[in-house]
Amino acid sequence: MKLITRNTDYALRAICYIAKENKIVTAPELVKVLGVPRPFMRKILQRLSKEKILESHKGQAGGFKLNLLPKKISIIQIMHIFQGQTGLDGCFLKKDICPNRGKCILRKKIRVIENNALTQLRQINIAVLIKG
Amino acid sequence: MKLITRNTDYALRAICYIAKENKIVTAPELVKVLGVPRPFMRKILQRLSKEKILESHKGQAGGFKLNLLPKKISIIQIMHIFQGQTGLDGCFLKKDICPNRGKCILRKKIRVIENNALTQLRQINIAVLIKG
DNA sequence: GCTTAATGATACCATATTAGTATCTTTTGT
DNA sequence: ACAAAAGATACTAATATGGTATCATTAAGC
Ligand code: FES
Ligand code: FES
Repeated sequence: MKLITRNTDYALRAICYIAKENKIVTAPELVKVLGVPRPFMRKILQRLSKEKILESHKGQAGGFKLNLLPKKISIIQIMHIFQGQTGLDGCFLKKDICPNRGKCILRKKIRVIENNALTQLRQINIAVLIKG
Repeated sequence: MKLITRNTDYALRAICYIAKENKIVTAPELVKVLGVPRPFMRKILQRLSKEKILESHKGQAGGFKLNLLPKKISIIQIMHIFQGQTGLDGCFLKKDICPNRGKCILRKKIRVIENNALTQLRQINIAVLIKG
C-alpha cells in the first residue's frame, strides 16, 4: 500500500519549496533545505524540468522555477512521472490473461478502490499543500 | 499504487477455492487448479495455516481447510500477512523524524486516502468473493 | 510396523524496483 | 576566461518481492 514513493516525495517537497519562494531556486539550495542527497536531487529536478513541471535556467545564476501555477500541479502528475502508470490489474496469473478475468469479483472491487484513491489524489495540488 | 501483491493474490485465490470446495484440499490440487508454482504455493499455504486462516492436516489424506467462516476472512487480513503493516508514513526524510511532521499537509491527505482505501478493503471478505 | 502421501520448517537464490552515485558536457552571467 | 549553474548518461547499491530446494515430521491405510 505504498501510495507514494521516495522520488515522488522528494519531488513534491522540492516543488512546494520552489512554489513558496516564488523565485529561481538552485539545486544546491534545495539540497541544503531538504537534506536530500545532491546527485539524487539533481536527477529529480532534471526529470521535472524535462516533464515541463519546472522551467530550468542554465548558467551562472541559473536554477529552477515553476512552469505552471501551483494550482495546476496535481500530485498525481508527479506520481505518474516517478512511479509510472498508476492503475494496475489485480490479477497476477502467470503470463497469460486470466480466464476468470471477466467475472473476477476481487478484480472489480480493487478497481473501484483504486479509482476512488485516484480521484482523491487528483484533488491534491501544490496550492493545497503550501497553504497552511 | 500496488494495492495487493502476488503473494496476496495467490493466497486469496487459494482460499476462495478451498471455501468453494468446502472440503480438505491438498497443495497439489491447488497447484493444478491455480497454476501457481508448487513450492511457492506450499509456502503460502504454510503461512496461512500458521496464521490460523487455514487449518492443516498432516499425513496421508491430509491437506487444508478453512479455519474460519468465509465471511470472517477479510482480504485485509491476508494483505496484512503477506504485505506487512498497511499504513505508512508519507514522509521519507532520511532517518530522523521529519520536523515538519505535525503540520505536513501531504501527510495528512495521504493518511485520509489510505484510511478510505482500508475501510473499503475491510468490507471485502471471502464470502463476497465467492458469491457469483 | 512399513510405506506413502501429505504438511512443517528453513535456508537459499533470482529478479525487479527503487534509491543513490559519478562523471562529463553545455550554457551563461560576470 | 571563469565560475556556477543545469543537461545527459551510465553506473552501482539496497531492498522487496518472487520463487526454489531440501529435509524432517506426521498420520492413514494396508
Ligand atoms: S483471478 Fe484472474 S482476474 Fe481475478
Ligand atoms: S515533509 Fe515530513 S511529514 Fe511531510
